[in-house]
Amino acid sequence: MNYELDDQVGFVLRKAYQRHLTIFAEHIAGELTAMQFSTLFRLVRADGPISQNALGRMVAMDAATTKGVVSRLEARGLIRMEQDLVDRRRYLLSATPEGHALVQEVMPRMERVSADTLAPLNAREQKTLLKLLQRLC
Amino acid sequence: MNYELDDQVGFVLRKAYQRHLTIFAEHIAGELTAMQFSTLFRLVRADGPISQNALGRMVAMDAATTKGVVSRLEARGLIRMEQDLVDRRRYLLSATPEGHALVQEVMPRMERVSADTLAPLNAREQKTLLKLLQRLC
DNA sequence: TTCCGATTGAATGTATACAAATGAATTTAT
DNA sequence: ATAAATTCATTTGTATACATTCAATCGGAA
Repeated sequence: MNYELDDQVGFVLRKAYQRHLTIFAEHIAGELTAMQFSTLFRLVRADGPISQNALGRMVAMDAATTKGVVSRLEARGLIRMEQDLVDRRRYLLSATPEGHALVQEVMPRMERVSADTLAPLNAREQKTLLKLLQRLC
Repeated sequence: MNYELDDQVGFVLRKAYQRHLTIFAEHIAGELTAMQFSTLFRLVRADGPISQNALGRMVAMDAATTKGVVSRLEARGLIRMEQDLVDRRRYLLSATPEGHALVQEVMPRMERVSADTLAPLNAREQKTLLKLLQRLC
């Protein structure tokens, strides 16, 4: 059986994502983790407040993981939670002015992160990779 | 600024890997995690015993993570650790007969995992994706 | 209107993942 | 031969990630 670990999608996907996270950390330093950025970004871009679970789904996180990320963002004053008056199980989440400001400040560097991750490929290859990856989800 | 989360490599890489892990879990059930398989597989394929850190590097895990994975595999009797007589900092790791047997048993299903992950793409696209991903690492 | 199924958020337990610090052992450069 | 640098394994602390379980609540069917 000629099963080579380095030729398996899963193994290479993990290594590629790992490298991406390293590049992310280099650019964003200690301000935000990748998941914290994605979560905060979704909230900033949203037009209205969103429930915790709904936000998690928008970033592809399960409820338990979402809880942790949201708590840390809230503890840092980047997002605000308030009880939903209609459905009392829910919290309505929204980005604070500080949250908006941080996303604004970090935005330009985020494009560099994506560019650096894709740097080994030329423009056409980058587009191809993105399209193929999107079809895997 | 037209920054779309769903068009960023990092975000899509994560979702693709996430889906892969789901497929993995469906096929391999509670026997091994993806990282445990990779680690054990490397050990089974190796011709001689390997130090803990060296094994970690072969699977792209840092030392702290490796420690956890190795401990769990050892606790289950799938790998064996013995002091290196030459270099007394090291442990020499090797797969036990049980470890070899488990890899043997799981192997056929691993090919299905990779195939299922890549299922949305045709044969040529699969090759392309793999090549592009490998160049990102 | 009452009651049952589905949803929401929370909590717990296990498994990566990595940074940073530590102590012991080994290698290198002088 | 010895000081400096490196390597190895470990530990601690923080952050995902997901399965499972639970209580509260909602919404629709009877």
